[in-house]
Amino acid sequence: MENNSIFVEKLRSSGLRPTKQRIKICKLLFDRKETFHFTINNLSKILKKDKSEKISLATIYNTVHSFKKKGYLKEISVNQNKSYFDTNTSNHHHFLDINTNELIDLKNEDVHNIKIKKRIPGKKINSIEVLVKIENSN
Amino acid sequence: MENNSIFVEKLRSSGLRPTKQRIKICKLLFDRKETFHFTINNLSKILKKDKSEKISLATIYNTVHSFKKKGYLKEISVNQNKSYFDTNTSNHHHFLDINTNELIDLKNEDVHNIKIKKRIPGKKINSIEVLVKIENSN
DNA sequence: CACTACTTTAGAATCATTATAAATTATAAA
DNA sequence: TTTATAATTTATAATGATTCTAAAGTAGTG
Repeated sequence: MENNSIFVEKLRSSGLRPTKQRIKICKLLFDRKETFHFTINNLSKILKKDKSEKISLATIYNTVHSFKKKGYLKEISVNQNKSYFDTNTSNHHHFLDINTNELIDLKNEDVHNIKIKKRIPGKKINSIEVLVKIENSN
Repeated sequence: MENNSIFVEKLRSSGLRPTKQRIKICKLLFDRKETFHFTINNLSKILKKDKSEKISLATIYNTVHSFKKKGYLKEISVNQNKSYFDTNTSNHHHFLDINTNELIDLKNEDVHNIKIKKRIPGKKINSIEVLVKIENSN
């Protein structure tokens, strides 16, 4: 038996039934040391490699969105018409490599001292997101 | 005769023929004091109000993209599947009101002291974009 | 085991955007 | 001014990502 019990528990305690599709996606997304940045398209391609158990595209969308709703994934705003998701849901920022379209985590403490001096009356700050676009330096 | 000569000149000097569609869009976008944030959908709706001269949706896309390519518009990355454009092409940041989806300019000097401590080998910084999400403070 | 609510699924529908190819227009040369 | 041609506009089709739908399947409870 594989070590799925953690994911099964996590899913159950989140009010999500531990289906085999969700467990498989959990393992793919969260059973790794580094944080993982992906688009639905990426994820879909990886899942397609296992031809023994196909997961429908609709399920991939459903699963990713429910994981996001439960706070296990963060959606990243990038200047494209693709949604990027990040398994690191903590408060942090990103590099975007504009040559490869790759996202790279930037720890909160790697961005020094952000202070927003302007305020909008009747509004409070929900989050501050920094996107540092990088390119080849040749 | 209206005061289109500035736009005609600007277009011509950019290598774009001053068609009546481009001039009309120029006036709408650039003949104002405040910077203007819009989506193609916004722009399309405004242009539709003048029923005497319809501009095709394809032309709106073409025009906005050529203006962007010439550096007269800046595309803003927002956590949606819509492209926002900004007539302020200078280096600056944004508030995004997550209740209304409205974008508000944030002057460069209103964001204090951004320093990125991490570097990626072989890469140089192209731009730094700060998006401050705000919400109702009740 | 049976029931119910949740989940998955394939395919259709939608929405924004881009491509296409024919008609129109701006420009420069005759 | 007319002509030639290259750029532009246009309606429509095509695409691609995402969401919707409704039927079939599955997990959890009693």
